[in-house]
Amino acid sequence: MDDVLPVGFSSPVYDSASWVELRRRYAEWVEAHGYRYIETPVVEYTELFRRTAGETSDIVSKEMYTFEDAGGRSLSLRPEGSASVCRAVLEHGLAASGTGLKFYYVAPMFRAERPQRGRYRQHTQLGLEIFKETDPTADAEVIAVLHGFFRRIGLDQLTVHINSVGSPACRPAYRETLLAYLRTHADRLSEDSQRRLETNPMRVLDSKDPRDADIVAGAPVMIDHLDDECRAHFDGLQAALRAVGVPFTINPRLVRGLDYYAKTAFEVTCESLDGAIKVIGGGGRYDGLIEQLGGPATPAVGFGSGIERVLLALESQGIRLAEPRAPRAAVLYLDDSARTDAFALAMRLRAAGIETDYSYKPRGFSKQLQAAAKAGVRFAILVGGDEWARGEVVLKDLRERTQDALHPDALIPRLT
RNA sequence: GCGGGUGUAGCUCAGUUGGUUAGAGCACCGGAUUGUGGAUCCGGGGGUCGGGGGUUCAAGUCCCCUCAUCCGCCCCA
Repeated sequence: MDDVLPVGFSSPVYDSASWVELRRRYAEWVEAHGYRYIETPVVEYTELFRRTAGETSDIVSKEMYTFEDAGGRSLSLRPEGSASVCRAVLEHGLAASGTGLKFYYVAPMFRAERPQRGRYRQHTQLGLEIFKETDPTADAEVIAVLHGFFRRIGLDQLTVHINSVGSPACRPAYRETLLAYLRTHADRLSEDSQRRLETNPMRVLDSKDPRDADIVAGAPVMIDHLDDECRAHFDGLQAALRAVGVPFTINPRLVRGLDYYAKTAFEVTCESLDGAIKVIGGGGRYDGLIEQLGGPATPAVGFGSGIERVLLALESQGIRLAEPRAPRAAVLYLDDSARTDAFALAMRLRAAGIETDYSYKPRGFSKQLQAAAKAGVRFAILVGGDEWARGEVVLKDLRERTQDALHPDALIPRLT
């Protein structure tokens, strides 16, 4: 049977040790910044994503795994994280419980699209969200935490792109200005961009089609049409990023795929990766999202970052977060009559926190020793024979090539 | 969702104009070695040839469909 939702299990992404280490380092990093873990369901009512991401967004219109439950209600596997977190925060009354609500998650996301390198039907996002804070230092914090995490795990060649996509107060007027401009050049736009003209005109600015390049270059951009509030917020964001030493570039044509963004939008790209998968993290502010769900007006800002792409980025720069673990010890039996005793001793050592190998099936002693050496085990403990009859085991240091006999109770201090 | 490349052992791959029982290297297991090292030598287990259908006396090989994977789009992390 094949995987229903391939998750990129080919190396280097499926490197168990690095995977675990990345998650551990992320949790440690964001906990130090005051974020708390939140777990939300993998499946939600389809309505949630329709109302938040937007009916016309690609994610909702063609990329969701949607099905009916036994009661005929439409469910979807979550395609992104923010909507679920907002729903949970709203449902459990957290939005009313104070300020400074900061959550993080590490969770699988699902999108029914054509898999490629760095793009999978199931991928895992590291994410976080701050609720109820409107100050641009909150936006700057989110960006700085993401950028800082990437730097901390050793990534280089990072670019932070920021933009403001305006607010419901100033975006509609800009949208009309942009639309008017684009329509005068509509006949020269690429087919894709002519389609975007109808669905999401701001997306034309993001076009990679060379035919659109000169038209896009002359197009009006949102940051020249911000109202006073959005302008002040964008200026405040830049000042805050400078204050914490996060380098950034303003990209007036940066547009995000979901409808719910307001003011800040950002992406972090890694220049050692190619094409679309350079984007290893992105996010922004979505002040209207909780209100769209029927809750109180609740400002929010956050990001999502795909673990698989981060691991590809690390790999492209020759960075390994962790080497595969080798067991510390192996308990070997000299003959089969000592096998059960060896098993019992291995379990004692494991209970004491020492990773210990043991061969479940009968094998010759020499084979056991070979296997231990090959696995990179440091200490072999020999059970059986004359020493065992005297109540002792042989402790063998495979690296130093030394050995001595001792009582089993004296093992643990020698192994730690 | 669109266009193209590739699917043979756990991994990397070979397999002739269609022809008998599908191979190699690495890995794994066993023996040489009834109590001491990753080597060496010898031996062994492993395959719905991605899946389904078709053409044929005969299909890993040809045709169709499908699934997966890789690359490029749309779009995204």
